Amino acid sequence: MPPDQTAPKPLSTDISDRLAARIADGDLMAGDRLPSEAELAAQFDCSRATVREALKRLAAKNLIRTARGHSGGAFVNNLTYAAAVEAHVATSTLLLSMNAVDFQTAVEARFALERACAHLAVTHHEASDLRAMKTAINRLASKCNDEQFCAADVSFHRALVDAAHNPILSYQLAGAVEAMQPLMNMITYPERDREVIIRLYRRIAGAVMARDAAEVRHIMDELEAVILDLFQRRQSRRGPVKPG
Amino acid sequence: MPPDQTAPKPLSTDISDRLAARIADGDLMAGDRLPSEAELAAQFDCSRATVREALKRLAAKNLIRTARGHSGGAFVNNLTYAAAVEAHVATSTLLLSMNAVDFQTAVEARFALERACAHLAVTHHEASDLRAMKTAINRLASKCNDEQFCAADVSFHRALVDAAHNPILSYQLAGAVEAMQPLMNMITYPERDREVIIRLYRRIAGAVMARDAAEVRHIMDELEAVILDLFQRRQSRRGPVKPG
DNA sequence: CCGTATTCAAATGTCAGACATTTAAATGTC
DNA sequence: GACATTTAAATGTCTGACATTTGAATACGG
Repeated sequence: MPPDQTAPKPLSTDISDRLAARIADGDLMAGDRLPSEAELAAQFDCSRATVREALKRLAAKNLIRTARGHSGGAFVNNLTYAAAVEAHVATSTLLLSMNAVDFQTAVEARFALERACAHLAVTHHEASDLRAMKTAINRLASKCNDEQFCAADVSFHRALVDAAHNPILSYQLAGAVEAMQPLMNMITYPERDREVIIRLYRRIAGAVMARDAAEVRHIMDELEAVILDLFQRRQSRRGPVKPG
Repeated sequence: MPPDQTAPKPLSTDISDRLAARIADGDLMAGDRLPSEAELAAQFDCSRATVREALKRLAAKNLIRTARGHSGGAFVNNLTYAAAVEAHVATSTLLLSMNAVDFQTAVEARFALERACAHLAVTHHEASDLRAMKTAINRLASKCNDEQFCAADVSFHRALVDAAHNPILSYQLAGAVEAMQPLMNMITYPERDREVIIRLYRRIAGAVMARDAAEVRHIMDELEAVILDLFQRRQSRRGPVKPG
């Protein structure tokens, strides 16, 4: 005899869900001010503490911001791409670290996404994008440790993403690429391999400039193979991973 | 004379940030139980209410879950792909609706991502993936209203994404594709155009089965052109959008 | 009349203590 | 040993208060 299959969700959860729904529906628009905590407490017939817990949840999701003082209160946030990217990166990073993603899967996903981006970059890029790529390549070519190399690497890929000039794509991919940086940092880049990689990057930049989509795709296939090979050589050098 | 440039963040925010950092650092692992609210209040030298507000924030970000009762408490969540996708979809949907993304940009992003996916689907797909695609196509071909057509459309694309058999990619793309559904729902699909689309889908499924990556890419270019044309015809039929 | 200082009011942020509810373990009973 | 009861620990909620911040109204002096 199941007494009450409906899991009775806490009141604070219910309140935050309802407010979130009103925001999603456009009932509460960006910039609107929510009623004060005391008013909300009266509306929902609960205490201020309960309302506050609900509001903190909305704030955590970036749906509202709160201000103190005379004309303060809770205001519906205008969700920006920058804020969404930040949250996306944080979530993706945790997701990857908690689920023990194997390197091959990560590399595969990353390159798949970047190929998509490069496709658009070929047709949409501007001069500034090429400059950004070249700056990143120069940083890669300078003497630097592995971590700096990786950071410059991210810069290059970020430039490639931005060259697509599509904010939605940038939002999606920035999350993926940045979240994978810790994984990428696991690689060590011997001098000889760095040269190979840099040469491929130069060719990518050149192909983008020449607006040759097929060539870009082809180079990225090469690049992916190089990265995977690099990782596998590192693995075999260190021997199989021992559990525990 | 700026007295205190450092914006003093509320204590509850500080606490949630610190706990979130401990989770991200792996200091608190999935499944671990946080100290009870009373203990945390003692540790941070604050009241239980303040601790609770901090915990609600973490719960909103899906970092912890709470349970009542004797051996209840706050436990570090094992972040699953499914949960992350749900959050990602919600955020992306809001982001798109709040930032008035134009249709062309959305379509461009969507097809760019799907091309990336299709590339992997060609090499990674299994028989079950092809079956899922065909099921979706059959639903598309049956008599249905625009909304049902769109839903089936999403199913097809979801099947394509899953065929890549890369969880990271699925996570990223599911968010993008599902978030764009409201935009896609804006289109009306006349009978003649449906046939065109369905024919293209059949060809995609066929090319995936034949493991012909170039052909898949080519068909998707066609498909994108068709969708854009469809939208533009609809726009011109209704005339330019009037403000207000 | 204008500019400055003071006061005020409204709102969030925090605290303390209490009670309600849930849950599993400990205990008692047959 | 199986079942019912008690109990303890934890979250969920309420109440009322005070602290702090901030813009606006007000008072004052020139």
